[in-house]
Amino acid sequence: MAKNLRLKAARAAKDMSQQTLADAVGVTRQTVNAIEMGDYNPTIRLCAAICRALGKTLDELFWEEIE
Amino acid sequence: MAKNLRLKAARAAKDMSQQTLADAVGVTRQTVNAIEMGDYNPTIRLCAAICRALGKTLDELFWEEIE
DNA sequence: GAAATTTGTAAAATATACTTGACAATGTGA
DNA sequence: TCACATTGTCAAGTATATTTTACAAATTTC
Repeated sequence: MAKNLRLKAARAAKDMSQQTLADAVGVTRQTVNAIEMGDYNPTIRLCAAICRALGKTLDELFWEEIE
Repeated sequence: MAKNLRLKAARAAKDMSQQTLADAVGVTRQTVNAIEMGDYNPTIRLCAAICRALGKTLDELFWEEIE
């Protein structure tokens, strides 16, 4: 799987660390890191929570770069 | 969680049964049923596969009705 | 109105998302 | 140059997504 650079960029645009974003959505830093690195396949609720935290939609951050 | 009526409608619009859609995306009928009934929290890859099978995007089928 | 298909549901098993704790590498500010 | 925050990674554990088998109620089709 490819890295999620859109997520990384959206997080950078809000000046949030992986830890800060993780806290905001209620998961661990490792989980956020793994998603950015493309290591796995998060649940849609987590994706939606991340999108809300970053002011983006699912299509903007998660559509099509998967698979 | 609320039912996913947009998914049910999109499937109906393609005249697919839960079983047919499940086969198309490589999961069981029960999984598709549970998603439509709002019983749980699928992975984003599965959501994306369902969207592709139905000619919709993540935002169209899965944005915002969760939570 | 019987037969076949579709849907909703459930319990037990398996696969995998996510956590916890930890360590090294890099960058940053004092 | 030293403390500190950030990132990437790993191994072992826990929570939960998904499967398998199965059954009954609706719905469709003839």
